[in-house]
Amino acid sequence: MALARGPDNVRVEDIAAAAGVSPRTYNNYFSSREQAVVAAVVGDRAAQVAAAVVSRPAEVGVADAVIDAVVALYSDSDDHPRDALLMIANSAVLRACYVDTITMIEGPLTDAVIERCDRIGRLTAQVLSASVGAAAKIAVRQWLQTTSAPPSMPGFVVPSGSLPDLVRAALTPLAPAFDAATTHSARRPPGA
Amino acid sequence: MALARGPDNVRVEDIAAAAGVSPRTYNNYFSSREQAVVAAVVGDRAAQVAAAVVSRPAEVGVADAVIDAVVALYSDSDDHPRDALLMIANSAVLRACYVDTITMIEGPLTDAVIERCDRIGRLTAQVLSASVGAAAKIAVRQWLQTTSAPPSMPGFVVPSGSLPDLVRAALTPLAPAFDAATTHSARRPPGA
DNA sequence: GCAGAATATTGCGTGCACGCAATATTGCGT
DNA sequence: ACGCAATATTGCGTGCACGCAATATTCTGC
Repeated sequence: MALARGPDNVRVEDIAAAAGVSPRTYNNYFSSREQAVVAAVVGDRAAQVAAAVVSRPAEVGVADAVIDAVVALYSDSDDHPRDALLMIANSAVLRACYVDTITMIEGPLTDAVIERCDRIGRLTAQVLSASVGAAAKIAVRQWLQTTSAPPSMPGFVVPSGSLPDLVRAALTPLAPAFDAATTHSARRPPGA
Repeated sequence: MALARGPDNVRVEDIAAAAGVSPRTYNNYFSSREQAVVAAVVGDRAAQVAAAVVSRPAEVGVADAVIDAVVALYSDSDDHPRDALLMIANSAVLRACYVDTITMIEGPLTDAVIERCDRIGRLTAQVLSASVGAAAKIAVRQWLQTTSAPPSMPGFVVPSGSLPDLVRAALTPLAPAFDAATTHSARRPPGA
């Protein structure tokens, strides 16, 4: 719908009507118009991540399990049609909203991390999950910005390069933190 | 001003008038009313962090330098008067906005990290800085939520416990990532 | 099947964020 | 000092987010 008419030509009234509810009710579920649009594109990230994390074989470490799961999230292109991503890439607000979507995986990710290694502290798991989210945000943001010439004609942003690769590169620096969290060395072994 | 009259009794018009500008101009500088209130309380975090990071002695590693700097941010209580924090803690929107403030330190922090160890990749520095931000957010959010009973009377949230300690605890799991980023082991030495 | 509770939906009213285009202001070169 | 360009400020108009309270709907125990 936003694809057909352009994101700015979709009024809240339209979305509500399409959903068969009042505009006010729509607002009970989406805190902004852009969020509704993005949600329609990405679906339920939380469920995907949960599934992805549990589907990793038990032998691999937490770090790799998490990294693979998140990378997989941005590899399956079925949920992310080219044109939809293009539209998102061309609107600053949609970009921001799309990036914020990543936050929603942090909760489930925390649970998954705790489940995979139950000796880990809750706070640590939260921090690591949030870090993963932050890293993913950076990767996606950077990817969306690829040649995002703001001044110009709509429809000129051309996301290119491998998003999965970029995501993996962004997540890799965090692997040592996961490793350290699972093998409880007090901290800072290099000197001693 | 928000302290005296309550956060909800401050209209944009008032803020603008107090600043001696038109309401529209106020909106060019603050994207929301809450942001203006919070900004008035916290001042310029970016500057503080930059100063804090450079003021660490050169001998200490990046990890400790960063952690100490961020912890220091939440130790100096001069900028964070008790009553102001109480007000923020009691409003969901203000809480969120206050937590989001942390994001503003990521840019300067990235620069500082790169400066301290120039062999580090830009992406890695960004990821680590964002992770620090994410961890700090968790700590602050958790601290603000201490006994934050939503249903009840205004002024009943009592933030307690040591925020600096909580921040440090949240940041500590990230130290190994910093260590690994500075000493370039390819990754995953435990096996080989 | 029914009363009553719990929950979801809706309308209304209020302030607000923000694009746009006009106007005021600052800064620079000569 | 002057004019010009870059930048900051302002008014206006439009949709919108959201609190609140009334209403419709679904969920229980009996």
